[in-house]
Amino acid sequence: MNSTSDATEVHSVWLRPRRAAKEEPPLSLERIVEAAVAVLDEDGIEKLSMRRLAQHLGVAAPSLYWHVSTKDDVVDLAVDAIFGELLPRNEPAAEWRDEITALLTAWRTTLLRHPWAAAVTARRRPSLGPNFLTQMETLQATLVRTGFKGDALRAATWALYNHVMGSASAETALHISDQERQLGQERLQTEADRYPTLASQRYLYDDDWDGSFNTGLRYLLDGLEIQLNAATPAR
Amino acid sequence: MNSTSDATEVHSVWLRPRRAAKEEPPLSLERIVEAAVAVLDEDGIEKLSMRRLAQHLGVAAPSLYWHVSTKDDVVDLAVDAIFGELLPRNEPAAEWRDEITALLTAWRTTLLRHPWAAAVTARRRPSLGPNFLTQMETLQATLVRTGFKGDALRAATWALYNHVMGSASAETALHISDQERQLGQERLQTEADRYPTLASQRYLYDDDWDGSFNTGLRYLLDGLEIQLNAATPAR
DNA sequence: CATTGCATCTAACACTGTTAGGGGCATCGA
DNA sequence: TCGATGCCCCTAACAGTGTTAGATGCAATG
Repeated sequence: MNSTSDATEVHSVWLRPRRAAKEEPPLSLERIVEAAVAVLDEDGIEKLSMRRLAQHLGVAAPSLYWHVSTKDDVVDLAVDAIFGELLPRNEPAAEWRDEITALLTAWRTTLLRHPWAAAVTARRRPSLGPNFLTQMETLQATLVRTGFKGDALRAATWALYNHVMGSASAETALHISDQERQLGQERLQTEADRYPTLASQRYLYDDDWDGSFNTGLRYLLDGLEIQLNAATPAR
Repeated sequence: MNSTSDATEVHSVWLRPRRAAKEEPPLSLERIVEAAVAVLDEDGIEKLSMRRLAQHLGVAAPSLYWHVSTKDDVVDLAVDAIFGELLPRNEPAAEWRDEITALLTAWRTTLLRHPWAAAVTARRRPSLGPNFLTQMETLQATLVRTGFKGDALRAATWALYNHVMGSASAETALHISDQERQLGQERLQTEADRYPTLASQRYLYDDDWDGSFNTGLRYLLDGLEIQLNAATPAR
């Protein structure tokens, strides 16, 4: 019989820590979310479990449920937390295009710093957390100030949203080992008769994600500008 | 002691079916994928488990692992299967814009018919299944024929890809109960001071998804056309 | 000093993906 | 005709998941 067979089997009273060896601060929603972001950054979404998260906090798993009612809550809060890194920017640039570009670029930077975020956001409903809403408010306010309204405004908002989210999602999803991307490209080559274009262009396994994002955004903004000029012919 | 306490506890030899009562066809990769699509269509992604899938096929769960090496395989195959519904379309329309629009619209229709697909695809790396690649090949071939190449081609491909995928993903993710969308809109109203634009416009909880998709696509195509004219000034 | 109630604990449930290994059964070689 | 091979499905089990029930310590309050 082993006296210390497992950390979870210490039944002797004096060996059990009173709270913890180093008197950790008590649990709180903020600490949980902070730890969740840390775990997600380190190990990704599919390694996040309530037990691992609790262990990270020096606490038993069910204790989390006092502060949080479900695991989805934790993820939702984590997503919103990373959007909190983006300060609300009130600097109206001279050009609305520059303004939107700056906004979405910052947005994208945050998504890439936390590679799990884009995939998670794409999966569930767009978050309704305050930080995310603030970001969305800024985007749409800029569009309104530029002259968009009604259906055109909604279409523009969603198009821009999808561009940032989609590109970050695709980029992080394709961030795979060089070996695997090598394999994929080779497979395309061997079946070049079925996929002649894909094989000749290297459509997948691109490197220049920033470039694709920026020129894609330029396309979109060009299209928006046309819409803008058409809506207000007298300028 | 109950003689038939559970279907899995029938130990009596004569009660065990020789193969099955109605002589079901043997398991096969095709049948598994077909059943997976059915389960996904009915109950969504988070209700898909290997045991449920097996039950749907009148088979024990581990039997699936003879034909498939992991659950992810099943999902990947299911995703590719639904892209197989899209026939490769060889009808080159007069206008490249119409061609791309038709292609992406069909694409989008399929994604909406299987609401789980967009979310799943956004999460994992873009599928490498043959049906998906065929679709991508058609898209990019059209772009090449139109005159795109190099960086512009890649950017255009990804922008269009993100637009379809993103809009389908957002739409299916927001397809929630009227009550819940009511609640969300009300919350925006009560915090109208923080989100004045979002509250006045009803940016979220829109209904006209088709409209947003189409005008968004028009923006994008307008932008692409500008790029096209810039690249080939002598026309 | 007793009581209340917050915050955490241990145990446990139902479920997941997956593996180990057994066995029926058709096919093939001798 | 018999034995062996190998395919295909089975039962049993493992390690892990999210989550709930209920006990317990501990601080503040009457």
